[in-house]
Amino acid sequence: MKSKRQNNLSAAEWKVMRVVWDLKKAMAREVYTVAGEEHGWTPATVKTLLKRLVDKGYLNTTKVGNGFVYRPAHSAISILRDAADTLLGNAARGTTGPLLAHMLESSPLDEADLDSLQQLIDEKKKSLGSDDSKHK
Amino acid sequence: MKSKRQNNLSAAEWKVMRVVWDLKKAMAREVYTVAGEEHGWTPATVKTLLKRLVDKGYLNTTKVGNGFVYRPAHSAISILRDAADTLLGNAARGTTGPLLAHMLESSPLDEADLDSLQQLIDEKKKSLGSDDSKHK
DNA sequence: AGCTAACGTTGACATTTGTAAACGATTCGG
DNA sequence: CCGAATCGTTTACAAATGTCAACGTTAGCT
Repeated sequence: MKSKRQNNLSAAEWKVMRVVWDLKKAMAREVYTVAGEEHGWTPATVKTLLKRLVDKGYLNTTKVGNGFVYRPAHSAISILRDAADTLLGNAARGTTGPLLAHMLESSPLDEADLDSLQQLIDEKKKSLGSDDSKHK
Repeated sequence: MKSKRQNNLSAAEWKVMRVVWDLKKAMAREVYTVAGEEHGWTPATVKTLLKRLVDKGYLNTTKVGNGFVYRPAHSAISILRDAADTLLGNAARGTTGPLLAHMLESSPLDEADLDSLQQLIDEKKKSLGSDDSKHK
């Protein structure tokens, strides 16, 4: 079961996390620079967000020099999955298919990605045929 | 281009919207009942959410009897797409494929949905092979 | 050893969100 | 035609969020 993560990421916190996930690990300076530049934030703002992320358990720290090295406490994909589940849970009847279609269209995917997706679709189709849980 | 919708839906507001989208249109009573039951909200809470949704422009109203009929101002899919774009925008490098895979796996899709997705994948594969468009 | 740049912590403040009661208007059953 | 059931609006209030400055600490250069 998924550990009920009650403290969800806010919009601003997501931006910071994306930076740290991309860098794998980062020092405050790097986050100030990248995230600050990207969103027009002052270092002060980024500091607050980093602190909140640590408090919420999304970032771990290791002391180095006068500061910390920040690193993600969870993989990006696991957090993304949770967010995706929430999104899917909000999808009204009949919108799931079109939603996935849109995402597929607007995503940059490589050959390998497309292959896995193809395979998943094939499997799903197969299990649709044998699956007698379809009541139309 | 996507009209910069500054007033995003909050978690609670999404729940209410999903109910109204599913019903196509609804009177306060119905929303109290369905959404209230689903989330343990009092009618008072649902009232507040409905009002905020009207103020934010997500719901339109038509006077009927002593109250309103509420109906979505935008299609569910268009709002979902915006949310999906936000999610994809937060996806760290290399996580987009796995993210889509997860969503595909955990979504209930019918034959038609799967067919459209399959086609999209085929097209994407084609354009990957021949057309090496690296433009923006 | 002393100074300074950089870091984390605290404090701040306006806005949004979650949750709900109180109040006033209005419609419908009788 | 009158009162009860509803509905929408107003008010409330704590917690979360977005943004940032001030302050105290410390590492690293000189």
